[in-house]
Amino acid sequence: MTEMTINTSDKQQTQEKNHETVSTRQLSVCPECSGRIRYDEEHGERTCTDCGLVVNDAEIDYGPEWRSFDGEGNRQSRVGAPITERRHDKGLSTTIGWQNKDIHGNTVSVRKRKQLHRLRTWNERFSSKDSQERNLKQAFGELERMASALGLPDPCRETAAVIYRRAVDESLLPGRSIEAMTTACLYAAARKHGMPRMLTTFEAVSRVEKLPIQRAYRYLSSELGLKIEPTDPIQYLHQFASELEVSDEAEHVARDILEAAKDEGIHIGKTPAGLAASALYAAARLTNEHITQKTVDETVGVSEFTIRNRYQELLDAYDMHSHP
DNA sequence: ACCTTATTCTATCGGAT
DNA sequence: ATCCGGTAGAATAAGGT
Repeated sequence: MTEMTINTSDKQQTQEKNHETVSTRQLSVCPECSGRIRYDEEHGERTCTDCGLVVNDAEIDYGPEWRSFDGEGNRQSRVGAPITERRHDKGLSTTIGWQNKDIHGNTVSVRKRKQLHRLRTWNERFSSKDSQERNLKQAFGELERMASALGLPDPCRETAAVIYRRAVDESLLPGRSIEAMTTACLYAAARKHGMPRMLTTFEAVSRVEKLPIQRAYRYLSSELGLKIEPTDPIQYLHQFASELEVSDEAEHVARDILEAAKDEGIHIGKTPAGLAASALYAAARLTNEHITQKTVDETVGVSEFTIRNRYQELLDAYDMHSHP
């Protein structure tokens, strides 16, 4: 919510700045048919309500990518179209305006038809390029937002962006929501960097449900051939330990427990997060810190059922391993 | 895409600390 | 009174056809 408001205000500021320098941008009446010009927030375009003339496409280039995520307002990350791309678009939009003005002697209906035809051609040229760019900007904005919320570092974000770009290049997007795909990319990137977050955690910061995220991830994984190892429960350990506020000692014991479990092979087929949470519960018990199963359930989202069913056999494996 | 199997979850209860 | 452990049935994930 906050970011949305920041975003729009940034956009407006940029818009105002452009009004001062480029005269065609402040047109409120269509130069061709005198219809009203409407600003389309969603598409970032100024269009005539009567004839559909796109007065200014270049606006979109100042869109969602101008965001500051660190709260300081001075570290806006610029991801997306290179500058040359932007200039190119600007030039095009101006060209349309002048050409339309140059056509004079024709009757209105013929002129309009010609104009519409031309606009359609332009639009096609734009949309094939610009809609992709818009997608990327939207997507990267979302990536940043979610990564910040989850505390995922820059390299991880970049990996996510790279994966997303690949997905776009391979035309994996059509028919899928951008949000689901971006979330899936970040999920994959987080796992690849050995700092996984549970799917439910992603669901909490994403605007889509778990199922589409998961579907998108599956799709990505198979189509792009991302070779991502199954998550090692130990990777959840530190994350959970700090959320549960257990001692470093307990965390260390939990690590040993999980190592033992892996040697015994009792971890296969079990949810990594469940194992990590159970190991921490068991370790806390061994180090005489009491955390209840209910607490674990509430803080890391692994049910009491799973804790109960795992922790006992984890302890068995641990004992067996340390005293043979 | 559908079906099968193993795992986890929700809800619930009795017993223990 | 709260925590633990067990149970049944629903939901979900992953693998195979």
